[in-house]
Amino acid sequence: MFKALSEETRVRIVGLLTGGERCVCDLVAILNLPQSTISRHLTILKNAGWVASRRKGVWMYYRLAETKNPLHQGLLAAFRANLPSVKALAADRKKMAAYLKSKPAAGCD
Amino acid sequence: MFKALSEETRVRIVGLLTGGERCVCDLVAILNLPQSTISRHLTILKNAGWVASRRKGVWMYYRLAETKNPLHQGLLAAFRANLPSVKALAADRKKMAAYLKSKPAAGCD
DNA sequence: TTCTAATATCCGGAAAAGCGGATGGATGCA
DNA sequence: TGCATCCATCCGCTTTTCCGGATATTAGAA
Repeated sequence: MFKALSEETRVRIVGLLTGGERCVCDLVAILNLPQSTISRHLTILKNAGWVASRRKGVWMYYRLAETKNPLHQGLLAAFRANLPSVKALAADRKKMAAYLKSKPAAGCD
Repeated sequence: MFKALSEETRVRIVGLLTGGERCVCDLVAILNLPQSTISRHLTILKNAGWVASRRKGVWMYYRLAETKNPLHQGLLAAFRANLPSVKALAADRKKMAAYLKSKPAAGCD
């Protein structure tokens, strides 16, 4: 559960997902890392219960997962409340905002 | 910050410290691991800001650290609220309770 | 069915983290 | 000052994790 958050890229992903559901291609574009790397991190987050996924056509959308584990709920609440103002993640949020505006031209709907 | 919690022993230490301040020898007794291992983990937790220490004579007492980082505060609150009921940590708590009773005979005050 | 695009998994090598005995430093007491 | 105890750090070794190109899988469109 904590091990899944022990890697910077995975925390960045969780940070981005506090902004809502995103597909893998979005994350690849923002994080600027190989697709295989992003996908591997998403699998780890999913196995740990931090995120859930939904298929829509060819695209997989990932979001923060709902859970019944009280500790997990508490931590998620802390994330939703505080991650959006963490400085270290500001660049990602900014990039995502710009990306979302130009998205219709970019690809996945 | 999260990396420091990515190791089971360190989570167990945080779990034990939700019960209050403990000295290194207490933790060595409960966790049944070499002193150097415990000390190394404590250093990591301290550098990450999760715990603080206080010297009393020859003994070093460790406790959960107070912090002004909002995210950190939120996570810590979730720990204090929920770790005490996490099953995986029950054995440690039980052992600590028994240990504390017999402590006057055991050593550090 | 065939092709294309999005995503997941595989795999060999590199990097990081963990381990614990040995050692060193600090403190209190005689 | 000498000694004993508690704790922190060092160091060689083992284990785990990460990386990313290559490959496999899946869904939709032609």
